[in-house]
Amino acid sequence: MVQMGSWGNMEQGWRKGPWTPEEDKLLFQYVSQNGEGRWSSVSSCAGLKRSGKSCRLRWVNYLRPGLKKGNITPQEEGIIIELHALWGNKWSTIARYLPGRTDNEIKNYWRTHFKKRKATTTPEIKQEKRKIAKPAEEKEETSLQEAEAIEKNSNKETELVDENNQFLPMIRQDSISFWSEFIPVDSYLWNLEEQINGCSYGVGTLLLSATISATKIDSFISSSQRSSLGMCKRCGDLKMIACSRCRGSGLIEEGGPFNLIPIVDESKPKSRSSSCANCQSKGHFSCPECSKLPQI
DNA sequence: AATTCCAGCAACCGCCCCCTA
DNA sequence: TTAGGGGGCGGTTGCTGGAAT
Repeated sequence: MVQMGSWGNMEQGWRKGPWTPEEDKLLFQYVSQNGEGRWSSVSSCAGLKRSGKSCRLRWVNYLRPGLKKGNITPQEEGIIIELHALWGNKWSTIARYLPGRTDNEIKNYWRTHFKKRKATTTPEIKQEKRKIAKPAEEKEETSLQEAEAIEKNSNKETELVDENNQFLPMIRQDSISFWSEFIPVDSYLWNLEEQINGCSYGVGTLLLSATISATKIDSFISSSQRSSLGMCKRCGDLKMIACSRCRGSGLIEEGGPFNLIPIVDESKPKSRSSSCANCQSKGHFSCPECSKLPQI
């Protein structure tokens, strides 16, 4: 069921391409006064020669108040990685957990920072490609294939081992699966749960792999001790966790706002807790939305 | 200095789902 | 029950500016 007509088509003479400041102004004024929705009538009412679809997109991705400008922060990056591992290319769903970021922005970020990373082009490949590209008329199918073959082989190396091991949980998800001794991770690995008005927040990194081997857990932690999400076990919502004392939030990783501290506990030998690097508050996390604090 | 390459991003396209008449 | 419109989503394209050659 395709109804491009309802959104407008070229026969109706819709303008396309980059938006001008004047168009932005018109759209902003109209939506500010009349609210979102009814996009198909926006163009006629606001005096824009843009399709409703184009208007909606411009508003959602650029004009809407509260949009964050600037680079994706490491915390946001962590969330993107985790949620993408969880849900795949559900950009709009992922965007819901990144206030001020749009699905388009996240999608673009993923494509440029992670998809490309996987297909890292080495200097050798670049050299080869340049050789091929120059002179253009000498482009031969065989040379192209050679270059592609080089790139393909190179990717075999980069696919599994990221330069900083930063994204190991995502990239090596398949290698986790062969471990034989499966134990639910969040049930014993992290000791971060706090009861907050009936909601308890655990830590989210390992949500991407529901189970993990106890025998491999230390090496896994050492290469991937990062997280920024907590999951409410009552409503299932993922939230960024925050320190209940100083309100700092961010990744749980070495050097981040939260540190990992091994807990000496014979009953839970692998258990760990977190402390806030700012105030040293240990294992206290609260809902960043309602700011309800756990009892200390 | 000129040319080519490439990353980043805005915008478009086509498909799908939901709601309503 | 169903067709059509409105809106949303994910994939893709094309432009731009800076880096590399």
